[in-house]
Amino acid sequence: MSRNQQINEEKKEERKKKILSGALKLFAKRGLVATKISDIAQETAMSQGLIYHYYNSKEDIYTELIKTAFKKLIEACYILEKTEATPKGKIIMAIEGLLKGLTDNEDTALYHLLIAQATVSDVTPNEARTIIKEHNTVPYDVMTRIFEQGQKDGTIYHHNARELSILFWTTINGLAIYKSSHGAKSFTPDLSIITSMFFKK
Amino acid sequence: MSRNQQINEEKKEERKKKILSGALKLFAKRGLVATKISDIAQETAMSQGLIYHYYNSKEDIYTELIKTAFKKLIEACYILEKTEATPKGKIIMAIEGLLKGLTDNEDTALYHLLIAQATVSDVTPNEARTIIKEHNTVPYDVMTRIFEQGQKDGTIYHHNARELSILFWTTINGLAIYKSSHGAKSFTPDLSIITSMFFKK
DNA sequence: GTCTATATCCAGATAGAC
DNA sequence: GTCTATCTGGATATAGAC
Repeated sequence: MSRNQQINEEKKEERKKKILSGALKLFAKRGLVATKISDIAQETAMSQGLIYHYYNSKEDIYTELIKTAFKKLIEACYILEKTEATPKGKIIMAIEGLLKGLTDNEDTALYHLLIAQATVSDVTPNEARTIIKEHNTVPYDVMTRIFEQGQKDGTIYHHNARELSILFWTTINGLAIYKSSHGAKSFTPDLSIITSMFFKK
Repeated sequence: MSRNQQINEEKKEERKKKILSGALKLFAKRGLVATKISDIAQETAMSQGLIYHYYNSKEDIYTELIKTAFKKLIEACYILEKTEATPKGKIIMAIEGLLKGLTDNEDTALYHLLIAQATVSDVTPNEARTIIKEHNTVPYDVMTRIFEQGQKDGTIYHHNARELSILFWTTINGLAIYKSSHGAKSFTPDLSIITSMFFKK
């Protein structure tokens, strides 16, 4: 690829990112169907036709966002699992990291909301649905393993580890959704309240 | 009103209930815009035109459901508050009742999901938005008061009571959303795990 | 009350000029 | 690459027969 081609490629990627970023806000808050291409065009200060220069359809943009959402989430999960720390330490890091993301970065809550919506909705495009099916269990699996290890070393309550994991993620999810409507800075719960669900005293 | 008129009124109410019940499932799972009147017609085995005999618009049906959702929720809150029980007892009853509703009654999770969606979305019709604004704080207020009382009698941790209340509801909400996609019977967390966020040991 | 047929509108996607 | 104009399909809501 020539030098110019490469610059153009980068410009193109920039534009695509801009579209995705505008679309994320809209999709998360309105859902796939209620978000119009004209909304995305307006949000990104492009013409309607130009959007189609970068993406073939509205559903493509949506699916791309779902891909990114899981990529970020799963990457964070694996990093967490590989960290040098006790299970209890990992759980604290997970909650801290997630709460920090939800308060400091507007997009974090939107990504959570997007995944929640896409998982629940039955108008989710097939390609996105497939991605969800393939990746959705990873965060649950990772947290289940960490809880199991914490039960072995005696720091975590002996409930079913899978259920603890589900409760962990549903709690985070509930918070993310609350923050999506009340604002990222609206409120951040005390770390110790959430951990008290899992840690022995 | 004559006897016949009264019977007709009842029949009419029956039909309206049937529409609402079908629409609840669809709205909760697809959102307002993605749900077509033809979907509701199919779900309730009526013709498309007939729906308009009972409701003036799709948004009217939606708004009616939001009204019902809050009516049920707020009524339960007030009953809880008036019950003869200690604050701790009330919190246990609340969680038990909510979990039971979420597992035994399909509609419960759907109502929670509907409220969550309508609160977050910015395509929610104005009338529905007004209802939310007027009623949304009630459940938070009621639980805040109960937590405060529990702090006075020494059974509840001394975190900010409002924040405990928000955490309480976001946790329930997260669970409701999980159940909406994984099925009402998919999993029910142990009562004691959730209460451990709030109760001193 | 219930249905079918249809007017009307609007959104997704495309075509083609620049 | 970017825009404007337009085609096309589909959804809301209405009209009118039964």
